Amino acid sequence: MTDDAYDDAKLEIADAMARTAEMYGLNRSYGHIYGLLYFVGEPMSLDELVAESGYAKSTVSNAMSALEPYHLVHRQSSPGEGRKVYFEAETDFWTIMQEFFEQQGRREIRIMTRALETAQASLDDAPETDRTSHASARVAELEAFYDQAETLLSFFTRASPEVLFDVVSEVESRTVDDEP
Amino acid sequence: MTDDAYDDAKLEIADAMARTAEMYGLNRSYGHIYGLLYFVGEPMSLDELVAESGYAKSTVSNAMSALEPYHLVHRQSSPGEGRKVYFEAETDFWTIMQEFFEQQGRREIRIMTRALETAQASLDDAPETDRTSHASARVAELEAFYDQAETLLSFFTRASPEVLFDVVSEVESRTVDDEP
DNA sequence: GACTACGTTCAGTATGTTGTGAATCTGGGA
DNA sequence: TCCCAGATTCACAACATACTGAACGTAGTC
Repeated sequence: MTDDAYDDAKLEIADAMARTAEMYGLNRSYGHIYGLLYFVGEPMSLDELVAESGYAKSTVSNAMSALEPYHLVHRQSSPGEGRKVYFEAETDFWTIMQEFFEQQGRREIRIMTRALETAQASLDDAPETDRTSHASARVAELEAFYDQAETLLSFFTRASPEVLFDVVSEVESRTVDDEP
Repeated sequence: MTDDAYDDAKLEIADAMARTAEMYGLNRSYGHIYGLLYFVGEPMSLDELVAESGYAKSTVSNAMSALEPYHLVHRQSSPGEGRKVYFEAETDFWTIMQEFFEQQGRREIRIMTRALETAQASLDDAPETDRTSHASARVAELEAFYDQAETLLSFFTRASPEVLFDVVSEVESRTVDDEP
C-alpha cells in the first residue's frame, strides 16, 4: 500500500487536471501531464515525464510546448548536463488564471470590436430602413457591452488577489448592513 | 448596395460570434447561427434560420438545443400555429456571461475539490515520506486556492454589473490617491 | 570535426467531431 | 381517428485532432 496510495493520489490529481484542462480548451492529456508535474513538485526531464505518464516522447514534448505559452510550465536547463532540459510546474494559480483570462478576454474583445466597427461602417453606408436601424442598435449595444467588459477585465487581471478579497468582503458587509 | 451592406454587416457579426463561440468551447457554427439571430433581432422559426444560414435543418435544430441550456436562445411557441416554434436570441450579455462562468466555474471547483479530498485521503493512508508530505502540501495549496476561487466566483456571478463598476472605480481612485 | 545525447518535426493511423439527408416521431387540427 | 406540419433522431460521410515511432536536427563533449 505504500507506493500505491501515493500513486493513487497522483493519478487522482492528474485526472482532475486533465478534465479541467479540457474545460479551458486545452488538450486533455496535456492537463494530465501537467497534473503529474504539479503533484511531483520537482523538475522533471522529458524522459522522466515519459516514464511517469506513459505517453510517447513526442507527445510530452508537444505538451510542454503547448503549456509554456500559458506559463504553466517552466523550462530549466542546467549547465554541465548537455542539452537536457527540466520542466517545472508553475504553482501560482492566481497568476496563471489572470494570464489566461487576460489572453482569452483580449482576444475576444479584439475579434468583436473589429467586427462591430466594420459592421457599423456597412450599416452607415446602407440606406436607413427599419432593419438597418434595428441592427445598428444591436451593434451599439454590443459595443457598449465590450467597452464595459474591457474595463472589468483590466481590473480583474491586474488586481492582486488581496485587493480582490478586500473588495469582496467590503461589499459583502455593505450589503448586509443594507438589509432591514 | 442596399441589401448587400446589411448582409455584409450581418455576416461580419455572425463570423465574429462564430469565432467567439469557439473560444468558449461551443461549436463554431452554432455561434454563427446565434449571431444571425442576434443581429436580425426578431424571433425566427427553424425554417427561417435554415434559409438565413444555409445549414441543414438538423444542424439548426441541434444548434438550438445546444444554445438553450446557456440561455443564449429562447423558444417561443405561439398558439394557433401548430407545433411551430420561434427562437429569439438573448441579448443580455451580462447575464449570459455570469451564467456561463457560474456553470463552468462550479464544475471546475467540483471536479477539483472532489479529487483533492480523495487524494488527501490516500496520502493520509500512506506512510509519511518526503514525497508524501511534499504532495500533501501541494494538495493543501490547491484546496486553499479553490476555496478562495469559490468566494470570488460567487461574488462575480451574483453581483450586478453596477455594483462591479462601482467597486472598480472606487478601487481605481483609491490606488491613484496612494501614488506619491 | 565527429560522436552522442538529447529535443523536435513529420507522416501516418486511430479516434472524435461536425454537418447532412432520410427516417422517425409528435402535437394539433379536421 | 387520421392527417399534416413541423421538430427530432439517426447513420453516415467528410473533416479535424491526438498520439505514435521513426527520421531528423543540433548543442555539447571528446
